[in-house]
Amino acid sequence: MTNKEVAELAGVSSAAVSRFLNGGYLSEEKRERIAAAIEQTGYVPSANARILRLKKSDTVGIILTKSDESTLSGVATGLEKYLFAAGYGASLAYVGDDEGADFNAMRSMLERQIDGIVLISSAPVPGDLELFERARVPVVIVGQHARNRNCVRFDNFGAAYDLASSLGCTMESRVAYVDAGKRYRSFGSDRRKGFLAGLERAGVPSDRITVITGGFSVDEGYYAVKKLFATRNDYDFISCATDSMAAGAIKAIREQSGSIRRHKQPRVSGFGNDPILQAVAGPIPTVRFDYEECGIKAAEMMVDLLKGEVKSVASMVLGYEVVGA
Amino acid sequence: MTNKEVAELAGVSSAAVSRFLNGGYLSEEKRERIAAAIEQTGYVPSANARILRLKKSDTVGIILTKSDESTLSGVATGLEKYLFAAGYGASLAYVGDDEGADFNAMRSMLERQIDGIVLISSAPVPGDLELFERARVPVVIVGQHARNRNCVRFDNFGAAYDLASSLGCTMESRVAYVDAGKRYRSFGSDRRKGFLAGLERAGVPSDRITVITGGFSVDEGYYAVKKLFATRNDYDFISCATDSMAAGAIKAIREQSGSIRRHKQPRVSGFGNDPILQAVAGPIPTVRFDYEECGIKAAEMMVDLLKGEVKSVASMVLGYEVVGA
DNA sequence: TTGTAAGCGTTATCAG
DNA sequence: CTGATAACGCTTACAA
Repeated sequence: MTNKEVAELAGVSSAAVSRFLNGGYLSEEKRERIAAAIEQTGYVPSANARILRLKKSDTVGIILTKSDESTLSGVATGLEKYLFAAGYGASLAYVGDDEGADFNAMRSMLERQIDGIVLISSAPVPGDLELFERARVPVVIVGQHARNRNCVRFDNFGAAYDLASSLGCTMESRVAYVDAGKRYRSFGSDRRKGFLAGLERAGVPSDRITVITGGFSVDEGYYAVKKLFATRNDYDFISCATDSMAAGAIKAIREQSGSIRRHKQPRVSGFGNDPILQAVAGPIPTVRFDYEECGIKAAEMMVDLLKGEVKSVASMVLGYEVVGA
Repeated sequence: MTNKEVAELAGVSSAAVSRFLNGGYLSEEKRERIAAAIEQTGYVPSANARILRLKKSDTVGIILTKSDESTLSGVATGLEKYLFAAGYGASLAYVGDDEGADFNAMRSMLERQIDGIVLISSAPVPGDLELFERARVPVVIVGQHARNRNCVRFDNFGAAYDLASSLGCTMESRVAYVDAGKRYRSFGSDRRKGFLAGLERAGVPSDRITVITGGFSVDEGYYAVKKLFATRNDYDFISCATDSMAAGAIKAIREQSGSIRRHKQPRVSGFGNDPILQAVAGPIPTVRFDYEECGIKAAEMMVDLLKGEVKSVASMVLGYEVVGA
């Protein structure tokens, strides 16, 4: 079903149909005839033809790199909401961690003429973005810092610092930090550094601090803490880089308490304010980020870029809330 | 950057460039010249022009309706994996529960000429799908039963039945079931009916069974159980329609045990095998579904439909695993 | 207010 | 093997 066929049925020109759809000059009479014809035929205009003609799609591509689920859906929700309200569409691609999957996704978005692209939580391989540069397509990066690029992210360092400061550690405390690993900039090094800085501020001597590395999943947190206990088990605090890891830590602690009598239960803290963890284990200290707001800010930045209202590169850092401490 | 410009640079016709891209007859010499020109210019072909010409996009649209996060990402992962391997692309839209959002998403997919559409977990409004019928675009529904439509979903009834049967309830047990509500077919009535049937089989008399309704979130589960306790608090089992609700139930029970001395802690069960819940509260009885497999099956069904190898409507029901009971 | 026609970037046909 | 060309469905000068 095309423009032309509808036009024929309504006894008008295809230009009239186009005008009907896009709000141009049109007599009331033709307007009605066209509406009827569209209704009757179930005509759906071809976005591809329109995009081809206009050389823009009014759509922004969103690449979601596998990470914490709730993060993604929150950010995506905020992004879509704002974009839609601003008259843009969104096209998502969910990429796992297969080699090259994100590159493929980015490329296919470019082929479809998206007007801008938002990369969520992916640590972009340097060469990848060249694609967009050449095509003059604005890029916004969410959740990661990137030099000379537009990005919006959370203050992971600051949040971890505040969290550590507010745990109530003293000079006598023995503290373990379960790191998410080097692969993840924001979950990983930012939080670890902030946490250690916060401990220092709280006066915990460094020889009473143990850092151990896991991944960001429940199981990885569990095994990391198991390993931790193999050496000693008199920690006052076990702080984890994510709530999932904290859940794993809690499991490890429970098993530990079962087998050996212990004096102190270590206090566990996480990062992310997972509702299930908070309900079952809580309140435990953790950090809440407003993911939806993050999506909104990213969308705002993108829309400004698209409208050409901004030239300079912006790097926005969003706040946080320490809860349960 | 277009076909033609690349052709010019390489000193060939635009047809040759097209052949280069799609693997047609081409001398080795020109092949090299074209490759060089593409490399040099950073040319990216226009998918819109191709789709316009070919009248098909080799892409399937995936509508994700807001629900449990882990469900969505699992299904989406399976779907994309299979589709990609079969030579199709995927285009996702994440729709919240705003009025009409899903309709908009579906329509915009149609406008972009997707070849098929997969609806996840949405209870489609009857009229919505008419759009696709008229356009002769195959539809696969995931997570819901739909008459005369292709769908793949889990055996929620059977899973709830088995779960109830294996909890170890007796004629003397007092059991509460926290329902997710009528709005959700699969989470809601299917699980409730299965669970009640399972209890009957286990010999629990119906006057010892209480059904109460919440939503599917942690908070809703929490409030539902709070309300439950307002009347009586001597339940042996509190079974919830989702793991999130189970987390809320656990919180409610914890608060309850704090304020009033009780003889028996009710056993809580959930649905979904959430890793955090399982680590922190577990093992508690729950049901594991293989979401990724579900995505794969749906993709398989879609690809068969697309290839025209299947005419009849298929309704696939996937299995489950009861864990922790 | 309306219609005609050109052109967006591809690919397929067809003649060389 | 190769190149010219028409057509895909739409929007928008431009002319009426």
